[in-house]
Amino acid sequence: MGLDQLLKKLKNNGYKVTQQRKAIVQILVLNKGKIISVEELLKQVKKIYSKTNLTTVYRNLEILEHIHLVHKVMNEEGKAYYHINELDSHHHHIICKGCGKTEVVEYCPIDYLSQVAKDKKIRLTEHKIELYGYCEECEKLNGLKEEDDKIH
Amino acid sequence: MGLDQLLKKLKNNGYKVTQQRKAIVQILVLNKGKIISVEELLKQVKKIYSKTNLTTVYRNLEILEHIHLVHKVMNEEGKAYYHINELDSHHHHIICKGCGKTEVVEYCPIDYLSQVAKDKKIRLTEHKIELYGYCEECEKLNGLKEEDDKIH
DNA sequence: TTATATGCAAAAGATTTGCAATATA
DNA sequence: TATATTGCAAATCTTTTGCATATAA
Repeated sequence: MGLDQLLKKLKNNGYKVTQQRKAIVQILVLNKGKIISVEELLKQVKKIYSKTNLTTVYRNLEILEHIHLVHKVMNEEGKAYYHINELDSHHHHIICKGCGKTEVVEYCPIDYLSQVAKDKKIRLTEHKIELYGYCEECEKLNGLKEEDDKIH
Repeated sequence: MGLDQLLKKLKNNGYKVTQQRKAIVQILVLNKGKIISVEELLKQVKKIYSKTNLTTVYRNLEILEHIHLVHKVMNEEGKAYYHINELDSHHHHIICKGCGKTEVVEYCPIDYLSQVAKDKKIRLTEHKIELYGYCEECEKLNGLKEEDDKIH
């Protein structure tokens, strides 16, 4: 989805298209395929519309998540990261721990897992599958870092 | 693993077995098969050793997680829940959203997913698979709640 | 015009930290 | 006894809320 379509989706859901919303969505699109923290998002948004406030970013991320335009990822420390939803169809992500780059994985074992749950008398309503690793570039950087460690 | 073995594992890792640690592990064992929040854990721990402090609970959960005796689950709001690790072997959990009950799922598609990642030039280092739903009992309670909703 | 959205400041909630006191081995 | 552990209070960090003001439709 392009910027226009995303803004249209906001409008269609009864939300006004404000300067701040435009800037937030724009930055999210610019960071497509990469998770981004809320402060980092604000930092970049301010380059487009400098008046934007942190509270506004939080409030809008909630809205964007609600209409499924963005996806929220919680890290182990309980800090939220966001990225724009690339596909309409169900999928999961591989997230690079070095640079935050995300890759889409279309495979999902949910049907099988639902049956496993059903056998245990549980009705599944949600599932979370998140894969973490290092992309080629970050792997190289890590290698260099390790070299450095050896020297010092 | 029984309480004694768990405390031995603490000792073997160079940690002292304090009153607080004993109480914390005891309560975690008592809540086996169920995720529990930190305050709830403290509340129950205090019944055994009333002097226990919240800070101590946090510090020890970190240790217990580090030696793989407990497993941490983050909810969407960034709040942590813990439960004792039932098995030595790799597995995942189904968590009941009603009562926090956990069920072990031994199936894991990680080998396949690692290959998918490898094809995308990513080396997987971690993965998170969490399944959420409602157990039979909570399902019944939900049903009753819905009945209530219809009446009022 | 008018309801929605924003900014600011303050609050809330979870978790962490420094440091002096305490308990374990 | 020596070192790890704890408790307390304060700090930190992220996120949320109330309310007056500003803005999109």
